[in-house]
Amino acid sequence: MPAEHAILGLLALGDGAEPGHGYDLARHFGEGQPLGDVLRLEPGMLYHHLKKLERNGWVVAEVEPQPSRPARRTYRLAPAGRAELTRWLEAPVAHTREIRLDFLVKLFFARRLDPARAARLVVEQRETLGRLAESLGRQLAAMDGTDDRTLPAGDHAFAAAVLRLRLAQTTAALDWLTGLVETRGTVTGSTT
Amino acid sequence: MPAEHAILGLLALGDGAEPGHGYDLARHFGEGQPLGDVLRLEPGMLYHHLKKLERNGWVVAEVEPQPSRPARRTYRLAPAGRAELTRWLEAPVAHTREIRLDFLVKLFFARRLDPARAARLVVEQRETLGRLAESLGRQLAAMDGTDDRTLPAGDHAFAAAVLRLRLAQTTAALDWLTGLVETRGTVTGSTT
DNA sequence: AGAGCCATGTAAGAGGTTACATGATTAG
DNA sequence: CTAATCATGTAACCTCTTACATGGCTCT
Repeated sequence: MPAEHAILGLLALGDGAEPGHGYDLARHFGEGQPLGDVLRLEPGMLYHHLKKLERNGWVVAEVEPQPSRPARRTYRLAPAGRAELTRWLEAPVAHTREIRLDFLVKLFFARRLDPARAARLVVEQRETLGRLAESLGRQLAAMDGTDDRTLPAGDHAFAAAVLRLRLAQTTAALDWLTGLVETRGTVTGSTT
Repeated sequence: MPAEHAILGLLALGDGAEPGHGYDLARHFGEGQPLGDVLRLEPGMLYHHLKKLERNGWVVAEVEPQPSRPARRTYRLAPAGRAELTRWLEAPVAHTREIRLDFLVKLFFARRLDPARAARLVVEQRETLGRLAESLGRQLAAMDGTDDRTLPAGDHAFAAAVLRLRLAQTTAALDWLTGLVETRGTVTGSTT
């Protein structure tokens, strides 16, 4: 669930300085914001997540009553929340389809919180997707060998097309990850 | 919603010959089946969709009571259901992320129901994604021009990386679509 | 005797979308 | 005068997941 970790991430970024109440966090998830262009979050869901994070003990709320307005609930990262954020930031995603959302959010926060960790994340993500690509390649090769004895004619061609698509998407993600490392430290934050 | 259209598609394939009750359809959505490897559907959801398709007037059920077993509900495509299936099969998907699920399901059924339509679908899908790729390319070019006046330093690099990823995924899908047409008519069903 | 097939579902819960409710203040 | 900003949520409604209930039949 990238949404809740993104909220933890925003609180970790502000840390003391930034307010950290719902309405304020909501701005980051609107269109035009770098984060909002990757992960859109409507107010309803945002408040829902904040309540859940509080139940989990990952954040603590401080309530400031205001005249003529709903009381403002300012959230702060709890130690358990910080630990969870770190754990999440260090884990690469397992599937190619998670690159578009989960991985981009991880990258966004890793870059700002700890550029060295961002560089490590990119490397590990490359290794994970690399293993996936190899596996897909092996399945494709095995398929070309069997040459239709288990499956009816068209099914074989279709199954092979599915594998080729997955491999193509994974390879594209791998190339993009490589580009991330190469275009200076601006993105990953490190020049290794 | 690809699941419901996949059910319509299965009923269209069987048409008269095949049974067309829930338990029977469920087999196609299990692992190892060409369709099941793209779209997994648990029995609970399958029966739910069948009820909904019936409420929509897209399928009609015929109930055959059986001794010592729950009555078997055999479904048949209604004219409205067939029209809806055709409409859906002819529409390419708008986003790259829908290629992995929605488009593959469309391709699966288009190939079997009407190979000529499958060929048209692939061509139109290429055009749609091609326009998307151009748009992404333009956005990227425009970004390189601005060179950080609206966004803080790192945000610019991040936003550019997001666009590059989307472009890479879209280009990979385009290449795959081109491959589909070229590897004989086996996949698209037409040798134009 | 026990496993698995047939054939239908329900129940409970997580996660998400869209729209609305409140009500004072500030900006155009 | 109208619209947007601030600040919180609720309500209704989908979708999906996981697990279970039923109960006879067939295969090993």
